[in-house]
Amino acid sequence: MVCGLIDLNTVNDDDTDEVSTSSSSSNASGSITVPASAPPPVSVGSGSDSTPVVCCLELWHACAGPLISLPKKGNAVVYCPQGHLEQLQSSGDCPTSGDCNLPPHVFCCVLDVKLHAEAGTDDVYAQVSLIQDPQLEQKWREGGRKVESAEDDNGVTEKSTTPHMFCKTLTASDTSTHGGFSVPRRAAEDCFPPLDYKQPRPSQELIAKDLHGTEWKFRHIYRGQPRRHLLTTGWSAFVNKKKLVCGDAVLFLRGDDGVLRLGIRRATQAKVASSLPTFCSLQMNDFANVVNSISRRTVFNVYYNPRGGSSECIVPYNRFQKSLSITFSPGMRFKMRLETEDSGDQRSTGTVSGVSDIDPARWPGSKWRCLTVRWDNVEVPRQNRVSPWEIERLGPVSEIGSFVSPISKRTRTGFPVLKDRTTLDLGESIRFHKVLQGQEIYGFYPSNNMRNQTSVGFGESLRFNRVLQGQEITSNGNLWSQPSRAFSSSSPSSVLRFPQAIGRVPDGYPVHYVDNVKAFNDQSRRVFVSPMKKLPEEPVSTAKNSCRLFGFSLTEGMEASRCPNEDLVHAKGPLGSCTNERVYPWCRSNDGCVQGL
Amino acid sequence: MVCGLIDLNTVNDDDTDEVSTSSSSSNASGSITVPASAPPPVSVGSGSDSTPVVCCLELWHACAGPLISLPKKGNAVVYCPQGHLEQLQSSGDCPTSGDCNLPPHVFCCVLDVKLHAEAGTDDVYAQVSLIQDPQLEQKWREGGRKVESAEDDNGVTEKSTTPHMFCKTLTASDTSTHGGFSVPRRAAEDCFPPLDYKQPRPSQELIAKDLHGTEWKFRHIYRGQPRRHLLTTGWSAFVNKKKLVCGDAVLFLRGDDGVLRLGIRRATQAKVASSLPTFCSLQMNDFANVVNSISRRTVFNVYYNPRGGSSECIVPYNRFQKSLSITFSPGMRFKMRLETEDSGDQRSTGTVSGVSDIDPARWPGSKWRCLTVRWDNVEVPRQNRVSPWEIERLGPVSEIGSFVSPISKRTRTGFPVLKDRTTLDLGESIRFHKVLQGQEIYGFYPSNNMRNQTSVGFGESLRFNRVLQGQEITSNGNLWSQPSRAFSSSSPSSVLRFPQAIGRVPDGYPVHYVDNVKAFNDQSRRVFVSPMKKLPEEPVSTAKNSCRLFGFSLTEGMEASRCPNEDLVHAKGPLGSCTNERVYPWCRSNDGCVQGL
DNA sequence: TTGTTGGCTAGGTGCCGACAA
DNA sequence: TTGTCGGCACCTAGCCAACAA
Repeated sequence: MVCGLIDLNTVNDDDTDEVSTSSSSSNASGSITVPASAPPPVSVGSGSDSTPVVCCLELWHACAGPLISLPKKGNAVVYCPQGHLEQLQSSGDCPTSGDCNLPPHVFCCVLDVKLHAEAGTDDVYAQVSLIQDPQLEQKWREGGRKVESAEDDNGVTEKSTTPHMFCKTLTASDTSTHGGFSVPRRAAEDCFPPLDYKQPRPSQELIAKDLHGTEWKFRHIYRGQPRRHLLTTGWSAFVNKKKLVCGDAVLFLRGDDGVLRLGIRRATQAKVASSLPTFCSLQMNDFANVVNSISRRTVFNVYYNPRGGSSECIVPYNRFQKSLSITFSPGMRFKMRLETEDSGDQRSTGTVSGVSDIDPARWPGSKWRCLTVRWDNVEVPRQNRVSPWEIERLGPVSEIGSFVSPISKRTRTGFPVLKDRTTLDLGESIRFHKVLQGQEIYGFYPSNNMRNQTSVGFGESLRFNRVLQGQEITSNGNLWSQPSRAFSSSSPSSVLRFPQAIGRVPDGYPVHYVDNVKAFNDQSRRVFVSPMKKLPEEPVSTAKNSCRLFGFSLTEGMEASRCPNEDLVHAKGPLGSCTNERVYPWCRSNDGCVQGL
Repeated sequence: MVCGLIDLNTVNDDDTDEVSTSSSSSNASGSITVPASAPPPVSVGSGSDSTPVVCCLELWHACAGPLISLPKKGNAVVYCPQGHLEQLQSSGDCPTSGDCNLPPHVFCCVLDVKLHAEAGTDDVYAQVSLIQDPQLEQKWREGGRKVESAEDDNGVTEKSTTPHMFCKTLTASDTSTHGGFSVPRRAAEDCFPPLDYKQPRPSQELIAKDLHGTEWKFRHIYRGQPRRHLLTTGWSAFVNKKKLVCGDAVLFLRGDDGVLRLGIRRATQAKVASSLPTFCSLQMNDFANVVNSISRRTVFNVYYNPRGGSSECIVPYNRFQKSLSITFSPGMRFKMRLETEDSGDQRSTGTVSGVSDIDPARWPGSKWRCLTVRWDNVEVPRQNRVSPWEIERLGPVSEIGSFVSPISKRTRTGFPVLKDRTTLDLGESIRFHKVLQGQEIYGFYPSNNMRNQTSVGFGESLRFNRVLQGQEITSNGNLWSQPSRAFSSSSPSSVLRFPQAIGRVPDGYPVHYVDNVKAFNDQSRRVFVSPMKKLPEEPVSTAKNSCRLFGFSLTEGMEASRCPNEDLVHAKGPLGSCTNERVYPWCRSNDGCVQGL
């Protein structure tokens, strides 16, 4: 538990400030409980032990974000290889592994937890060393008794040191080449050494260490009218080296030892073209070892990516045991703990619509995502399958007929939907769901209706965050009109921090002005875009201050759906897939659509 | 055989223009001769087949240089795994492989030859697919008869198309950011489309494809007073992307199809920090496959690096057979074909001093480098071991007593040698050699005498070519006095195209002015440096136009030797090894010695 | 309190002919 | 014939306060 965090990114930060993770690391105290019946942990089934462990526990947790929940040394856990594999495969270019003949639930003891950061990206991850625990499995088979554990699922909040720390999402100004980094006043006063305010322009040199221990030097100056804290010299080099774009966040942390540290929390899990062995390849390579090690009953490693949700495949035993003591049935109401940081306090409630194995052939009897559910709040697309331990029962089972979708009935110009599906009776909803499941479609609205109506294309070279209403974007690297935030472009070789969105419009593609765009990325790389006016076809202008984003049409084979409450559109394009979830056209570059640089 | 090559880099280009290689590629004509007794070539023991084959045969050969000699499809060859492994180990960070239980000579048929270029560096290499040929081996065992072959060792010169082509070593101006590329007139007229010389400043856009098929655009203009051909816009981008430094060479080639192509021949085989699988790791990975494949009698691949000499481990069968029909004995005179491009027409003759297995334990009976030799011309340090097929007998065996070393007797100030060993009687020479062999020392002069006397340090960040007498080098990126050619510096992250040779002189190191330096690199990364005056110790000046190169002393444990004819010094430092041959101190960076930016 | 902008300057890039080897 | 240089125009990086949200 990291306290004292000033998070400047949330306004209604009721519990965003709360870091509700259990802190644990390789040097955490607590005796290691190796199951007596297990062989000595000699052979660790992973080749990544050479990666150095990060230097600062607090910094690691700060970078990982408030949602990370790591098991601890000695914990009894249940490992779901099915979930592990699913996440490995969803993370991109990993080859599909064949059958592995593992049980769906492997009862394990946590031997060690090591904190790492990727060299190229500074992405944090943890290496959890597990070993199969036959005693635990036997206990489960004997009736699923609870296990005595050092801490419970919602265990004791560990008091750790309270470092002075702040986290700021980088603005366009922060990441522009035009200037430095604007430090929030409270943050500067809290984390940086005091300045001599008697001077006209007090300044000092700051030295901060990143997760790898690398030192970065910054000039910290207090100037301007009104006065403010700025990091100038050295900041740009840091932004360039770390390939930061606006929307990413930096963290500064002053430890009790007085050492200043800084970390990164990227807006999207950057697919930085690091040719070093990446997290995924490392993991994939490791899954073969996992299979091997489990069959040999030796230690194996699972890599937690705190921002990718892979932690779900390791469940505390007691939570697993408790969740399966409930009988789930269709119609049961539940709530789930938030998964996204941005989602604030919205309703993460839903109704269980069915119980079934997700892959009866390969993983018979598996509890992994064995519940099909329907969410009350459809603005946030989510898996329509959850595992029992992810949810919490909400009161008694609701009657089938009493359920009313909270979706309101609205239709907007520019969004012609042939069939108005803003309300659904449950029967239809369930039928619809079944169809969707069969096709692996997760939307609420059939897609063909949307064809050729609304689109926006973000080339891959446009990494993006928030575009506000009325914003216009220029093709010039320096200018855009207000209000603008966080629009950036990058090419593989050099980071271009301002959009260069002028490009060729391929023949046959409609051209749009961006009128009212709201977008954000969440952990699942999902993007929502609000409606745009379609313009009459006209030649492309490259005039400054009138930039366009060039769309490509939604074509046959794409699915699209609309969220009436917010007039959000989300759609799936045929341009490739980056996760096992839906892929949005603007997640991928469309050759010739937006020409970077 | 590539004809029509204008090579602008050699003055006495008697045979440098002559490309004496046999041209062969995967799409070369000629039937594949798979030995009847061999199993079908299903499993190719290499994972690198995914690398695309380069697009242009002529360009590949032009980049490979005139010395490459590739086997052809269907050829009968002898593969020496010992030599292969030796070269793999010498190429740097490859782990030493254990015993592999292969015979020293594997009789093979060449199934395929594919031409490649490394993605990061454009370095060319060839992939030779071999399969063991029991019939050939039997033929050898039955008395070593010659084999009928499509072409002999000094086979027929294949007439290929004669592309218009030129090769130019890049000057400091060519690689500077200050301007473009100066195209030799004949070359421009021969290779580029004609310009309209009636215009005041005729220009055109050139598009050239590199080995990977990537297109590069250049503005070609004919301007200046006097008029000359220049490549301006686009050139700098090319230099940057390819990380070219002065001393490297570019090739332009206009094919019969009218397509302009361009290639690179680097001055030194750049250890560009490409984190992509490099040639070596690819090869090393492959050697395990080689061992496997040979034992399973399936196809295996050997990778030829034309500029690294690894081709020596595949010998045409007839050459192997012919060379072993001779009985070698100490005293026998021989000549060897040149290995270096720069070496011109010097004497590559020597005397056989012994015949013995180089590694009797692991490779008993191997002919690989089974001859110990002494070279007449000691200016060029060479392996003192050669394989029989590398050399050619020169007349009758010379009498022991009649041999006189061609080394003349000279001693220079600044090179005090305690014992004058400029002439050696053979008895002493042989004894000396034996000592040297035992210690794996290849020099002619005992080393301790040289200690603390003469030295020059080229940091690794100084990639170098020719420094002429009287040259002074500035620390300023733009200025140096003439005559200067090809001095460049680079750091891993960014290519600095001018030297930044100002640095700290570590305590205790003598400081030298560079007075008279002659140096060159050959394929073996050997460097020769002529004498320098030692200066009285004095503080380091960083004044422009008076740059110094900072030496480090020859210390205990280094071997050094002197070539009296040329006043060359070569020495071996303890700073690491990059080849299995001697390493010179200035090949390696000495921490703090020369501080590259 | 802090995000964005214009003003300003220093320095790098790159095109040109002059000059000289 | 061609390598290098000074001149110069242009662009970018980066520091500053002004202004406004």
